[in-house]
Amino acid sequence: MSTKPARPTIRDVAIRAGVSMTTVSDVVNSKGRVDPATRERVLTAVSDVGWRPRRSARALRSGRTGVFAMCLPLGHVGVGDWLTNAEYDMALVAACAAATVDSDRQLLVAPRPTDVRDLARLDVDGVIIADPREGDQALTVLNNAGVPAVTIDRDIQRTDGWWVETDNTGSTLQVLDHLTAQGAKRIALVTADAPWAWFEDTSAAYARWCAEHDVKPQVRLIDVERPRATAAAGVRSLLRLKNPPDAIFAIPYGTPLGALDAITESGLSVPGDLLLAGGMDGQMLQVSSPPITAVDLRPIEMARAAVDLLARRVSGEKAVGPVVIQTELRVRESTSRR
Amino acid sequence: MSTKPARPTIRDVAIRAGVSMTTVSDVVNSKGRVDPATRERVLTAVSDVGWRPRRSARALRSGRTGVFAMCLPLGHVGVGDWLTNAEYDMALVAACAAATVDSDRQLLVAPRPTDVRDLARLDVDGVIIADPREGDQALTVLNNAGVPAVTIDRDIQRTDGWWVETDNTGSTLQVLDHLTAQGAKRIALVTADAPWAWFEDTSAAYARWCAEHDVKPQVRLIDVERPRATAAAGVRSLLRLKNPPDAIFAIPYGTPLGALDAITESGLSVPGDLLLAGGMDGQMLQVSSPPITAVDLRPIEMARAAVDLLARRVSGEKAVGPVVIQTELRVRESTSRR
DNA sequence: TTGAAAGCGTTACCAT
DNA sequence: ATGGTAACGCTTTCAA
Repeated sequence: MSTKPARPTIRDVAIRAGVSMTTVSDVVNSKGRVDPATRERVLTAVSDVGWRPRRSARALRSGRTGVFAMCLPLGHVGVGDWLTNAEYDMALVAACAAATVDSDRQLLVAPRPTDVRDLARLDVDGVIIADPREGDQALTVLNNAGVPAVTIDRDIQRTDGWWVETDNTGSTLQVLDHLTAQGAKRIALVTADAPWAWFEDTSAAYARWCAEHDVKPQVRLIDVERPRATAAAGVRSLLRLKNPPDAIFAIPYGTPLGALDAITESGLSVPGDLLLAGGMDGQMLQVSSPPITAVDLRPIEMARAAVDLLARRVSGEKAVGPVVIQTELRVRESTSRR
Repeated sequence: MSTKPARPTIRDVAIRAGVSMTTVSDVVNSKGRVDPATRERVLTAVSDVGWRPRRSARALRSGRTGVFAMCLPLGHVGVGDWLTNAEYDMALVAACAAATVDSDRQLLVAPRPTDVRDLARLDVDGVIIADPREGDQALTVLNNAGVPAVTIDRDIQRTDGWWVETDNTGSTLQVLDHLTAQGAKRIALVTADAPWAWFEDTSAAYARWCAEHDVKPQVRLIDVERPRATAAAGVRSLLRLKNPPDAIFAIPYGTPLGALDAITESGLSVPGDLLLAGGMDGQMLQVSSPPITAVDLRPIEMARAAVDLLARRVSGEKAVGPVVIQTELRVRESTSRR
């Protein structure tokens, strides 16, 4: 009279197939020790009763949750201006999700754990921290708790080797060489003075390149809260120089548009009078007039590499140093002279 | 000699505090039956031994995983053109994550389950499907398996009431009234002929409004694979009419830019000769020249409402019909006549 | 106010 | 090739 609408367990499957729970377990875990015929019967029983594994039971038994967490940079909830772009972050999330699923895991999206209380809510095998800030507190918390973590982009205070990063130096040199090849003699840099590896590496590479090419470095720093407006201001001041630049490399997202604003209002044109390149590609640079050459930071490759690296760290491997992803320069009209 | 580096359990806490496991459990779950002094001792022991709950053990015992999954529309991995925008999706994800954490749950990001095999990997209390397609297969799969689900946006084949949606009709009327108030007499609609509630509701509201205001409807349909280019083509054909429109409402993301392309190349100006409004706000519309008036679809509110609704469905409440979120019109230069 | 013990679904180990 | 059973960490029930 009283039915049993409870979710089926391997016990139900075992009874249905006339085998033991062990055998069912072996079948669904592809342990090779079962007779093909038995295997067939079990599989049929599985779909007959509609059994799905209970991840929590597996996790309890095996000590592995099969879950990675991803902690995104900031809120994204009510951002006004843009230093980074949502396409990049969305690509990170989507690619991480895809990669974790490929390795039969699941991806949790969570706020950064700032103390032990947060950690309590985060019972996972490992954590991916995107865009860590200098000496990121989340990392400290995780390390103290013994939770394996990797970061996407380098925390400039860290040296443990557990991160993936883009080849910022290489991409900077590539841009500078490209601009030079298109005829630029005096390339200025628009960037931010903030403790992220992206900015530090870029600035360092620029300085070195200038020294090696006997070019006078011209740098303008923006306010990360208002990239477009402050970039425009910086470029305006550059254009007022006796010897103004003939090319601009603007790193933070949003700054190439600010540079374009300043150039246009000076009555100059891109790429006619100045060349312009951006440090981070995105829709806005593709649809501007003219479309702006920019560095593709390859979020998808970064994400896949991060999942892969975390899987290795979780399984106890030793660190072999950071994974470096090569960027790709998307050349567009803003740097194309004919 | 042999240490025990294993992760502490409530047993360790209990021993340390000199109480039973039951008492520890009661303390950490805020069941009110423990003596304050005992409680204090237990809490101290918890932080002394560095105990964190094992979600899987709790889940196994209680039958609730405490996890919601979110399934995003598509790949986001290598999209070329844009019918929707990453900012919107990113806001959905971030807000869902925040809301699930607020209710002491966790948010999984996963691909849509297309069959039972996918479901096996998705052992969660409930699922949020963003942007369902007509008769979304994922919903069928979930329903068959008895997994509670809600959608963000309405699946036009569904009537169960378990979804949140924007007030598409209201927002359309608001835009049309706004354009009229700014002097428009002949408003054309650029939209897509695709089975999403967003398009269907908008078209219906437009048709009804035209009928009621004795205006001849002018609609151009775009190809969802190439919104910008096909919108431009559509608007070009509108401008060639004997009696061309003096305002355009372009719904899918990307189409307002296409409209602007066509208008500009005809030597006309916005908002001088034509008014232009977009159906979905985003960065590209904010930075275009001129900035384009658009509907803020309020992804953050949608996400929070979805989490809330799913929590209710999971806890066995009856459906009370969809949750409707009011949109907000972001008025900008493209529709501002002085 | 507190404790002992059963049991959640699964897998690992040891038998057969 | 297959089965029995203990154990994973926790909450719940029942008893004290």
